[in-house]
Amino acid sequence: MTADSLTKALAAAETHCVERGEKLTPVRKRVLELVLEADGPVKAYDLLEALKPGPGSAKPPTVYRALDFLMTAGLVHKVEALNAFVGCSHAHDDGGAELFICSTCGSVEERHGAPEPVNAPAGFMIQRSVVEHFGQCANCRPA
Amino acid sequence: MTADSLTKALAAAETHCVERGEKLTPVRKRVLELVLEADGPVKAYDLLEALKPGPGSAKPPTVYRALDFLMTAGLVHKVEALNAFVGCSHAHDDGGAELFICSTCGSVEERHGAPEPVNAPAGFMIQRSVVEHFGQCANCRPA
DNA sequence: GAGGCGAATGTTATAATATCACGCCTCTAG
DNA sequence: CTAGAGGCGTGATATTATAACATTCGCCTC
Repeated sequence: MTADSLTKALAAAETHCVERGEKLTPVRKRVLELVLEADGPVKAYDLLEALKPGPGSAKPPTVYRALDFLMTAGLVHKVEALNAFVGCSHAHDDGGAELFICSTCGSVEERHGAPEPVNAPAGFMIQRSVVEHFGQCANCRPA
Repeated sequence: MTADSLTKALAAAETHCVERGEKLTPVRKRVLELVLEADGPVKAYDLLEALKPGPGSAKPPTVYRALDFLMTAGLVHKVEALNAFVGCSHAHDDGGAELFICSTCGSVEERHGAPEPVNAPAGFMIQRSVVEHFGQCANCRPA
């Protein structure tokens, strides 16, 4: 992500939060910035490292609280199979995203509106879906 | 799962392993039994507790190695979003399963043959998919 | 049977991920 | 003012997972 589009994404995120009646505080904004800057999924403890130029500050709860907030706001997704997090420049309040993660270069593509599974057991009411596909993206795909 | 169908499932698992040229050793069999006995997803450290009636034995690597084996054999699936494991009485070598997990009663339904997502980015070659749906099963669904 | 190989397991330690509990600060409504 | 809520700092700890090395056992060969 370029510096320019990063700035725009942060501004959009701020707007998005305000519309929801929530605050994008400095800590939260900084975490979002770090996640968006990354090329691929980021680990919580890498964020933690990045957050502490100063000595004592930035303990685990700091980053986990920020990530919880950002996930609830739809600005960040957790990649469950990696215990890592990816940013989402175009915030969306619908819970579900479908992730395509390249195992080679680490890039993540996000899609929305995955069709309801036709296979669902009768009467099952889906509240939250985790859909993550791992493989090779077009660039990394072997010839 | 009834005691009877558990016995049958273990026998089937044994056959399945032999066909693959692998051994369902006592530790592996015991872990599979514990996973199948459980009503829902089981945590690795709960298995660990269950494995040690005796004193010293059963350290984390024991259960993780057994689980790795069983997952590779397709006898057990990991629920990534819960860091837990579910058994699969009908072994299948195709990697992918679609899981429907009831957040209320913990029951897990498994389906196969989820259609390839139509949304995949151009040229993306999927190697492994994680598909987990959380919600309420027909029994637990509020009226 | 002796020796050696490989797979599986035992054992010790530690890494990596995540949460709890408590207290302080700041803002704001009343 | 003051009381409550939200956000954050801080220390401790819980939970999940792996690394590294030693040991055992079956099997094959000589």
